[in-house]
Amino acid sequence: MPEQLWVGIHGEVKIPKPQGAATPQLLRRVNAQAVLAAIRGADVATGTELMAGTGLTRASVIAVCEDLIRRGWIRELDAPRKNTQAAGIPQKGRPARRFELRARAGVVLGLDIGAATTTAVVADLRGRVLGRAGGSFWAADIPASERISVVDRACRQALEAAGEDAGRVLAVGAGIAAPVDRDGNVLSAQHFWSLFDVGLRSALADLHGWRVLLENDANLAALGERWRGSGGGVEDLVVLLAGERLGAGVLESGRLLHGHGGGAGEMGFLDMVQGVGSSDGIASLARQWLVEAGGPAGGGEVNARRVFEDAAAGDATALAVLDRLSERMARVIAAIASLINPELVVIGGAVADSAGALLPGITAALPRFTATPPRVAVSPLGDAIVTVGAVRHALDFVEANALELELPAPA
Amino acid sequence: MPEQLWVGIHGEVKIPKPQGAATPQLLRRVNAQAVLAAIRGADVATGTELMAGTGLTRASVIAVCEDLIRRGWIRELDAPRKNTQAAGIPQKGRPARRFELRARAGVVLGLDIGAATTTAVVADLRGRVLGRAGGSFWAADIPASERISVVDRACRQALEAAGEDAGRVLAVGAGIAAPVDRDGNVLSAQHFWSLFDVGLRSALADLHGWRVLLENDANLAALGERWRGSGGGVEDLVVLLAGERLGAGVLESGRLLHGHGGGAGEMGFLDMVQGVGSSDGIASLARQWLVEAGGPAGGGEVNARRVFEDAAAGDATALAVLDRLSERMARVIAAIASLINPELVVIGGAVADSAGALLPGITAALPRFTATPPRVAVSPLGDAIVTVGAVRHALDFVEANALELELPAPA
DNA sequence: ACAATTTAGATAGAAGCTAAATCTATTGCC
DNA sequence: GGCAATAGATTTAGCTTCTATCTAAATTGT
Repeated sequence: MPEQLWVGIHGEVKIPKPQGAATPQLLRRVNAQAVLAAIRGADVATGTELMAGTGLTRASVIAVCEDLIRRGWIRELDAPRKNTQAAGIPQKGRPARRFELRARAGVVLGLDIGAATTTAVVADLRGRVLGRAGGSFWAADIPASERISVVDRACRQALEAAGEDAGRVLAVGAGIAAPVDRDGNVLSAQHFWSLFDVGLRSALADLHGWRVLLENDANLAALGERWRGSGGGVEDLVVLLAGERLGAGVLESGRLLHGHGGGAGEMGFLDMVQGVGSSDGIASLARQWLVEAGGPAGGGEVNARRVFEDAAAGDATALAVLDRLSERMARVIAAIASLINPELVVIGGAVADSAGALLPGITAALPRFTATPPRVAVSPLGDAIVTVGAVRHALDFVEANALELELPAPA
Repeated sequence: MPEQLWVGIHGEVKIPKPQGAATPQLLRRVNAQAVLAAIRGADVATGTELMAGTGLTRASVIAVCEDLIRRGWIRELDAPRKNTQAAGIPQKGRPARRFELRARAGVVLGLDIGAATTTAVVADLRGRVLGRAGGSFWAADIPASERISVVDRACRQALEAAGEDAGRVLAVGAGIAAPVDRDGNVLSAQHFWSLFDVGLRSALADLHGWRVLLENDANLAALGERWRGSGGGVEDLVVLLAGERLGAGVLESGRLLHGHGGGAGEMGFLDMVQGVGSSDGIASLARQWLVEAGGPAGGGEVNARRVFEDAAAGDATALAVLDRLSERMARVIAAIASLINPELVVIGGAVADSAGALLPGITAALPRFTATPPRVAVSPLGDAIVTVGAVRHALDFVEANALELELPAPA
């Protein structure tokens, strides 16, 4: 194997591009990835189960497993238990070797870097959250360096909460609310995020030796939703981050859509859609319309949560706002559904918990606007949707590069 | 090799699905495909050129070539010419073996099945058109069986014009103006095309033993445009069929978008877009608006070509219609560009020849409607764009399955 | 004419995968 | 306890690929 092509995590991990053709080395790469993913999926996996999960023959599965054991990614459970009466299933035949992911062999970081706040999550190789921390930016226009230090602080605190060391981080997935292309680069000069691209990546790489994978926040939300949300098994999925500003993440045939400059899923065209007119999100619109309607019943602060609570209590003003919201979201979803034709559209973000109240209205209105109405659901992930996706994104990278990444010493 | 999995073209060709993992047999498949594509790309290819084109080593390239020669797909040119002064380039070193596609080893059919007419094209393995024929349907609502016989007749006539036999057809690509999913099935029950799906496929399969690959016409146009149009080298491409009714074919990262039921690229949402309001195409709108403006200068028939001719001659009424068309198409393109973010949008179909006059207006108007304006071009393929794509689609299938397809005897 | 240079093909050894045959460790039954 | 049945593991032969090395056939220069 050409070792010189592969340098450790502290440098760049280069993936040789198959120019339309394939090599045996690549076989081992993708097969190791497939086996690792199959083991991750189950608590404990036997050789036969892995054969079913990967399509490989037993010989290959075992060879890959031996390799992964040697490298520290998985472990073999000893003493294939005899009397399996205890396990419930009466087991005939020779007992299977059982393999298990060494979930704590390393950790990944998942970041949700918003305009106002940043959330950092530490997760193990199975994606279980070990620690979490957040940080806010004092103002909208603070310099990039300060922004980066806020992010860095959140990462350190999350690691501390998890009791993990920075050296055990295998990869960092980071979501930002800007177009990011397929290679993880921020192109648009119009967003202040462009400063962030090189800055954040090199800062975290320099400080800790981390590999940082940038991605659009809505795209990560789509990954998260398919993994741990209502999108299980759905390969044509759109996630609509619908809080303050709308953004869409699109999975088509299981792959994220990026477009030429990473701008796929941008909602600018909503300015031109009748009955919509802007890419404002649910929370923003709820506040606007509540004020238009004369403020909340009985006075008090104007916020989106209040609108949904009042509506649940039967307040007519709030109910009218919900109707408007349902209709508007139906138009938005219909426009996307017409052009992309997903099987499922998931509404996610901070408003997801409340947005369930909109579902009946949206579902009822959809057929008026599109001939191919998708299923519509609300994300169960709440405002963790982006960090969950960021963790998945980082884990995908780690699993794809398991044979090249060197595992750190146990904590 | 598991021969029982592969039956000839007269049956179903089953492609084993890699469940996330890869096998050596698949390697040979994709490598043969890559080599074949590289040979097709050049007139004559040397081993070294194929190495560059595929990323394979010489040993593998040669092995694949020997295989392809044995199966009849390519031939080796004899006597690597010595004194290459004649060839222009003074050639040092050992002369290369030269391989050439046996372009006439078989043919493919490309069909454009429209609402009113059908066009059939016979092409060789390099995609050169050998024969062409068309047929019209007398009415819009004739029964499916009659429709199929019109298609069949066009195929036979095209073959006759090409001097080819039905037995030498390796695959048939067919474009229809309805959603077609990834597997080539027509799902929508609302379209009269749904009858066509099974009907056409089994009819042509029964009559001639052909393998029929259905695909949406705009999607085929996108394939055609990348192959032989202005989309060379562009991997994020949208083709807008803009004649009577708008339809979009989308290539993202080089792959066709289908969506859950094949509905990706449907333009129904345009009903909701301000300044657009329908998915009417350029020809249709030109006629409508010319009538609105009081008919053509000096009377005569109302048709789209006339509008463009009058505008070229300086007619104010026609110029006003062109301005309206430019603005409208700019809005359509902007909406798509926002959500999909292609590098290039190509206007194609029967109106493509004339639509060049709209380009300056569209390009100028685009930035008003989207933050990410794509390049806009007009297809050089005219109304052959769908058949060109259909040929490419069929050839893609043939090249991907070269090792399993049995070549017919030479004509 | 002859050697050096250049370019390309041919061969050998190692690594990965599959498929088929064989080996091994259990359970279940007599 | 012994033996069949069963399920998993291991071995062997055959492909396909890569890398590294060697050989072949042309041009160029003296």
